[in-house]
Amino acid sequence: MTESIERVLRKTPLFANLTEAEMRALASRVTRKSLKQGEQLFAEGDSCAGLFLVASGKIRIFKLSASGREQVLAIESAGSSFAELPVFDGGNYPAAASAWEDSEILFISRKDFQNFCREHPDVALKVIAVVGARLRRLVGIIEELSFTTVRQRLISLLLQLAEAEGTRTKEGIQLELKKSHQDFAAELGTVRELISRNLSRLQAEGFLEVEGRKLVVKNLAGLKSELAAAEQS
Amino acid sequence: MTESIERVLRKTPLFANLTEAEMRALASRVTRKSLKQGEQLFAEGDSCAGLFLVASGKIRIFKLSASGREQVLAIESAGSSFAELPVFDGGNYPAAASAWEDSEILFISRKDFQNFCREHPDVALKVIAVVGARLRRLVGIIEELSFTTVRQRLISLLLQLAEAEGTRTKEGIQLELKKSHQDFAAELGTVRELISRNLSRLQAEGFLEVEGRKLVVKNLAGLKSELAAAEQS
DNA sequence: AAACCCCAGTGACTTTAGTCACTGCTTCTC
DNA sequence: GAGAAGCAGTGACTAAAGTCACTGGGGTTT
Repeated sequence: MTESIERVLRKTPLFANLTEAEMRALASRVTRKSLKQGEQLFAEGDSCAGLFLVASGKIRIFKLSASGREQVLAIESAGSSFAELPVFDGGNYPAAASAWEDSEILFISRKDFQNFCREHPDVALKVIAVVGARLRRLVGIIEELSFTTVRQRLISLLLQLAEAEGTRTKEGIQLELKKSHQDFAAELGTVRELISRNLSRLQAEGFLEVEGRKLVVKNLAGLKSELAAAEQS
Repeated sequence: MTESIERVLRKTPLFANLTEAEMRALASRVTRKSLKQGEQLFAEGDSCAGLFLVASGKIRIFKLSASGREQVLAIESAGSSFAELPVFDGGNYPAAASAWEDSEILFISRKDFQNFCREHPDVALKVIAVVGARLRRLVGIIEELSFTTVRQRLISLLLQLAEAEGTRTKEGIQLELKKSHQDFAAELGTVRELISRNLSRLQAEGFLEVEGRKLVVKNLAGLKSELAAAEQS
C-alpha cells in the first residue's frame, strides 16, 4: 500500500526527484481517497485543506455559474497535482473539483506540505513550474473563449481526441466519445444543444460520421483547414 | 537615480522585505526604461529576456487575435511585477505587453533574477504568491467570458471605475473615461461598437448620463441590481 | 410491464454578438 | 485653413449563441 503511494509520488513532477528517505517521510503523511465518477471533491469557495495528487483516473476542475452552467478549467490525470495555490496563499478554492472518471487521489494537508516546502526549497521552484503551466493553459482558455466560436472549439477538441485516442481505419480515424454532450459542453463553455447541432452539421458537411457515441473523422485535413481558415477572418 | 530604483523595489511585493545591502546589490543589476503610452514592450511569443517591474504608469498585458481583436489579461500598475513566469519556465511570453499610460519600468535579466532567487529562497515563495493572485484573476476573466454578457461586464467595469475614481455629486457619481471605447472593448473582450451601444442603452434606461468621455452614474443601486438579477437567469 | 431517468436530437424562436459602411466631430499637422 | 487621422455614434444587417419545449431511445428500477 505505502509502496504504491511512493510510486505515485515519483510520477508527480512536484516530488519526482526526492531521495528514498524523503519520499518515505512524505508518504507517511499522505492520505488516500477514492472517488466514484461524478463525485465532488470540493466546491468553489471551500476553504483549502491541502494539496491533492491524482493517483489514477481524472479529476475535473470547473467553475459553476449561478444558472447552473459549467466551465471546465482543467482535467488533471495521473501524476498531476492540483489546488497547490490556495495551499500557499491561504485563500479559498477558486473553483470546484469532481471526478471525471473513477479516481484515486492522495491528499497532503496544508500544514504538512508547507513544512515540507520549508525543508525542501527546490520544491517551491517545482511549484512555480507547475503553476506556470496551469497559467498558460488558462490563458489559452481565455483566448479560445474570446476569439473563437463553439464550432472551432469543438473541432479543435475533436482533433485533440483523434490525436490522443483515435484508431486509424480505412474509413478514417475512429474514436469513441466517453462522455455526454453535456460534459463536452462544459469543457467548451457552452450548452448541450450546441454540441449536438455542431456535430450534426460537421457530419452534414462530410467531415464526420457520427453514430451515437461512436465517431469517425473522415476528413482530418479538412477539419484542420477549417481552423486555419477561421484564423484569417 | 539609484535611490529611486530602490524605492520602487521596496514597493514591489516580490522584493519588499530585503535588507538594505541586498536591495543595493539588486538595484545595481536593474535597468530602467521609459515607455510612451501605446508603446509596445514585447509581443506574444517573444523569447523571454527577463522580469519587469512597474515603477510608474500602467502596463497592459493582452492577447492579440489573428483578426486584430485584443483581449486584455491584466493591467499592472506601480509596484507590480510581470513576466515572472517565463523567467522560470524558460518559455516564451504567453501574451504581449504595451504601455497603457506613459510608464517607467525596471528590468532584471533572467540570469540575474534566477541567481537572486537561488540566494534568496524566500523570494520564490513570493513569486508563488504573486503568480497565484494572477491565476485567480485569470479564472475570473474566464468566468466572465463564459457566463456573462457584454452588458454585464460593462456594468461591472463601470461600477469598479465609479468606486475607484468617481467623485460624488448631487446628480450622481461623476467620472471621466480616460480611454477610448476601443480600449474598453479590449478589456471586456468585445468590439468598439458594443461599448458604444451598451453605453447608449444604459443611458436610455436612465442609469447613466453620458457626454463624450464624461459620465455620471445616476443610479448606482440600479446598476448593482442589474448584475444581481442577471445572476438568477 | 410500467414508470422513471438520463441522454440525444431537433424545430422554432429570442437574444446577443459581431460586421460593414457611413457620418460627423475633434484635434493635430503641415 | 485644408487635409489627415483618430474617435464616437448609428443604421442595417448577419451570424452565432442560447432558450424552450418536446420527442424518442435506451437503460434501470420496482
